[in-house]
Amino acid sequence: MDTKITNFIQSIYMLPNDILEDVLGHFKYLEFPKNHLLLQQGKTCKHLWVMTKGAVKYFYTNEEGKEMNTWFSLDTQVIADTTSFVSQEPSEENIQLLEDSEMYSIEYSALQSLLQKHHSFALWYIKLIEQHYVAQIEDRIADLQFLNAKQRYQKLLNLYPEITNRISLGNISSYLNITQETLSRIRAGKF
Amino acid sequence: MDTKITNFIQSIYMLPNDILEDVLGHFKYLEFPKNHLLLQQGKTCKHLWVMTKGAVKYFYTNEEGKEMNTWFSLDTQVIADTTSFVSQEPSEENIQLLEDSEMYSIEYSALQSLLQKHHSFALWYIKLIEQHYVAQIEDRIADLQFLNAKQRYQKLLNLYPEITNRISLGNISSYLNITQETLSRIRAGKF
DNA sequence: AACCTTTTTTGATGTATATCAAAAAATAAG
DNA sequence: CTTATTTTTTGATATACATCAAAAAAGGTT
Repeated sequence: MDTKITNFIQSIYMLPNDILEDVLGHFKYLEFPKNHLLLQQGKTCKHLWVMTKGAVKYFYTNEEGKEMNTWFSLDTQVIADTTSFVSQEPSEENIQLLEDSEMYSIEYSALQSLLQKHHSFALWYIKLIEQHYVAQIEDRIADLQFLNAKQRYQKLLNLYPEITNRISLGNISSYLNITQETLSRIRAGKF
Repeated sequence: MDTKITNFIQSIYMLPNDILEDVLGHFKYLEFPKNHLLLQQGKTCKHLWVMTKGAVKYFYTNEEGKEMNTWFSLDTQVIADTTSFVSQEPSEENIQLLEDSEMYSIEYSALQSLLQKHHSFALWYIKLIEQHYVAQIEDRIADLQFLNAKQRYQKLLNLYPEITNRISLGNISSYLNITQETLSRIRAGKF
């Protein structure tokens, strides 16, 4: 079976071979084109995706119809609206591809039965949540609370040095919680 | 054994009786006075606490020596610096009691061996993380990103109507990411 | 290459919230 | 009850960033 997803799984927490086989059997390989909407605001997030190549943004549309980005993921990352996925209630945000992307998806119900079936898979999932949600998300809170616009931009550049070649300023500024004009001025060294 | 911690554990995810007994045996009951420092910046968070009564703040001290609150927990809540606890690396923040509090603590190493030992406890821990970290934390990001100072204050009041009787304005304003003066003006209806 | 569309930059002005200073009110201590 | 200490409020001014409008630059398409 495909090595990319196998490597990803085993990098989180090593599973015995027979259990790995069972888990892999529930992941489906998919390719999606740029702009494809993985999840729509108001729909329940029924899948967890492992992206092995590509880029996505998370955003929601506010009262005035303006798109506000809440998150980016580039290259190998877990993709899901965590709140909707764990509660199986409607999502408040959209997830959309910014590039042609490769994904492996697993359904919520399949994940649940694997968790019940295999103790080691439950331990795997604990590691996944710890690494992919908790750490990243707490960092984002600290950024929003303590860094100014310029510092947030520099930190993003540090994390994804090539981001400006892959994602438009409008999308980046929305994630940084500033206007496109302000980001342009930051880049021009005016602050 | 004590019913408060038992009720808390069983409210997350029901455990079989023999496993519940084993788990309870690893929780230690503790009472701490107001101002006690549960965790200090730079030290590794080696415990997870279940607070059954009391109030705590999470904060870090910035370059200028100013305390910046990142989180409050009142009454029944899980307390830990998640990032430090899951990685077992030094914490970047402090956790301090704002009232005399009752806690049940479990050590990191005891938790890890219970996770390895009992499949159902691993399922319990997954629910704990999902409910107590992910949902709350994602909500906080949305607040910081999309609400103004007044809206953040009103939302906090909504969540903890009695908070102004228990926690000082200075502590609340720091959590809301505004100055004490601004919070005072918001309360006076000046915005 | 010339045209159209999208993205990025620049300029002028406005607003939410910070900062600094000090007064008033509440709480604690003698 | 009185004094000392901490917390909260008020006022004047400053600043980071938003908004609105328009020009410039970059990409795509025929």
